[in-house]
Amino acid sequence: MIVETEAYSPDDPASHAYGGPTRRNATMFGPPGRLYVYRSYGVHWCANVVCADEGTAAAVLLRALEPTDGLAEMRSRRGVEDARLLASGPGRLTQALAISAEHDGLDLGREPFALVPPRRPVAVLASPRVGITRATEQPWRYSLAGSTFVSRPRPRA
DNA sequence: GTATTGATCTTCT
DNA sequence: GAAGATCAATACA
Repeated sequence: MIVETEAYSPDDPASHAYGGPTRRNATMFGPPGRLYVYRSYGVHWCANVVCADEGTAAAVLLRALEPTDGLAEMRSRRGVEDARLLASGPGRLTQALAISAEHDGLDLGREPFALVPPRRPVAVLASPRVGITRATEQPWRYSLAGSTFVSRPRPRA
């Protein structure tokens, strides 16, 4: 279950797509509903959902998951026991799901992926984005209210 | 508990 | 040559 995301818009100085297409961000300029995967700090993979229509680069970075299934697999990939550490952070999330460059550009509506909306409305908190230096005033980080699986600032209770 | 730093890919200057 | 949508290990309080 996705519990934390961040939005990146086409005219967003903090977005990879700001300043036009490059080899890395090409997927962001493609059709929506696909997965955009990039290398972060030379070490980690980060996964985004492409949102805008083709030619308009907007995406949502997946920052944290609450593991609900496949816990054993995630633990073995991550090498940690604590469920909160399995996918609370962009790099951890991709490692837990075994997402890497080979998944870049894949359709999230097809196997092995599936995106399922929540059954009922959920409470979401908006806050400043994490780990960026530009356009930090945009409160485009969205987290599930009360979730203990969110990365960084821990929600109280 | 907080602070600092290494890893080393991709892009931009 | 420097910085970045990061994490984990280490050092310190």
